[in-house]
Amino acid sequence: MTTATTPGANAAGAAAGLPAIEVYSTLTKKKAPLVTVRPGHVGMYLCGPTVYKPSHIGHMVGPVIFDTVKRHLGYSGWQVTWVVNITDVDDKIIAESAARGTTMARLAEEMTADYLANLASLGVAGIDHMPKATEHIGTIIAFIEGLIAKGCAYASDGDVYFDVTQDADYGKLTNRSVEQTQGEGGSTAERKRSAADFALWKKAKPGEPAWDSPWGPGRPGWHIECSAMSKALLGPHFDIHGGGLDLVFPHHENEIAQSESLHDCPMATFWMHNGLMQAAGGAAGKVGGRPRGADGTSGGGAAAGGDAAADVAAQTAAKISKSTGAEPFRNLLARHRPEAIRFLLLSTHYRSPIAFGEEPLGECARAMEAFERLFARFQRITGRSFHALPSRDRRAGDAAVAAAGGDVVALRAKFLAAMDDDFNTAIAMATLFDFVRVANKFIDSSALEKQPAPADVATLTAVMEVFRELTAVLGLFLVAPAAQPTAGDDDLVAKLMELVIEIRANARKAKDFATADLVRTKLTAAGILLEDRADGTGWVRKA
RNA sequence: GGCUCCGUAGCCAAGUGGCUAAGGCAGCGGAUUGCAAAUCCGCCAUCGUCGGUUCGACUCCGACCGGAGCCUCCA
Repeated sequence: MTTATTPGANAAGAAAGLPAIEVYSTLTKKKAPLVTVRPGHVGMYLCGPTVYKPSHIGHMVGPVIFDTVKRHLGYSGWQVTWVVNITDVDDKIIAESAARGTTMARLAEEMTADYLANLASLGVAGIDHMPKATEHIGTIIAFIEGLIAKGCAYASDGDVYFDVTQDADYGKLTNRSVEQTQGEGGSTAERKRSAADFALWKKAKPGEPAWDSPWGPGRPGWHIECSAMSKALLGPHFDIHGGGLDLVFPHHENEIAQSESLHDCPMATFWMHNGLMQAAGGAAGKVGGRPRGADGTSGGGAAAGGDAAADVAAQTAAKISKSTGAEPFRNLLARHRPEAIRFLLLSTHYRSPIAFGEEPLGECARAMEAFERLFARFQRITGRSFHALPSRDRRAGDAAVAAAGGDVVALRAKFLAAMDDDFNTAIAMATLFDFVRVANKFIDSSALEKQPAPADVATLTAVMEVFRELTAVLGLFLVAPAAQPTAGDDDLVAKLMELVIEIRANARKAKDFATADLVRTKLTAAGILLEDRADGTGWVRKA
């Protein structure tokens, strides 16, 4: 295969000789060819976390998905700049730090470190910039001044608000009108001209962290940092803006309002939103979706008639969030390999909700073992480590692809077509399973484990090189599984096992199966599995 | 009440206006094995319900039922 470029591809992509890639946008509700602001370059911004508590699994979804997006685009020839912001100034951080008796800065630093460690464990490696709100206060203030100068915002008693009535197409992302929007309530409500106006700058209360501004001491509102920092790092119009589906309103709607009012150009060409984590198995305690006005504002008669229905809903899946008491991600890592978590995140289409729990994770771990058994087979046959194979990072084909045979070439094409179609990792993953089957079948049919013919070894190596290339696009199987925890007795155990296996082999040769089976049964009970293969007996620890 | 999305085999989960409706887990049958394990082969769905559009729909439209998200902080 030389190239997967489709004739009639989008102008920018085709001009640069790049494959055509379709991307879905929440704004248009359909897929469109990836045409970029600068040909061959992709600017991508993902809304990162507010760092006030340890991150949970929900915070990992976006980064893993967009890391995969970047891997695929980079592999396909684009140059990608990926920005993930850190919100390190916010009411919640202030409240939490006060409760802990520490400072906002210290808490934010601690939680940012936790977040970064979690990302690293999942193989999220492609983030180019991680701007912090507190490091861009000047940028933010300048942005707000620009909005005021254009008549899109107004100062009010130390606060600054965005005036939604000045934005003709406010609500276009989520198809809602200003009247349908309630906006922040509480004490700020009386300082706003309309309910749907939202804060760009918040006046500091006594004792709160504050920065000087033309409107007095205060701090940025929630949405403004993303508008200001994305402009600073990616420009007023960039290519992909991502985030969780729960951020579409109000966060992204308001980002669009701010940025497009100031710049008079689209903020982002594509708005990509990932589905939210659901707790699998209905174990999560759902707080409950409340009907409009059920918060004691109105007497709430007719509208809130679904108490029984709410009880039923509590038995089914519910979004994982702070309200469901999601456990810190690092606790999860104590029970599960991070690779299995990434595997699970990518096995569902990114826009769908993902059922998360012990069962699905266990299933992924088991599925990964089938892949790793193939890697071990490959290593026994060729003496080469799958993980040390060269990983081609460009999708232009080469001799190794053709040398792997027709089945592999076809699977590779299917994989790439799936990824080109709005990053369909679910189908891409399916082809990986097909891949394992093709490789195992080849090993079986050519008796590679008994008497390896050089030509067959070369073919198998070519097959595995393609496999390595594709798994790298997904960020899977990047490193060898962690060594078994054997408490430093590896050498001794290996020698003893060698002896035991030899004795058992002699017993089998003498048709003394009672002894042979006794050995195997006892070892199994001790957590060691024996496998009698064509090329000898192997063993593996199984906790 | 408003705005989105979803409902595919026992479970998870892709996908399409008409060819055999991906893949995984579980299950069943077979090959292989002394027996296992691993591996391979085969089997296992008419696509929530009811209407409509169409030569033809699981895929388009409508209604209904069920579920999720957002409308207030949330990845």
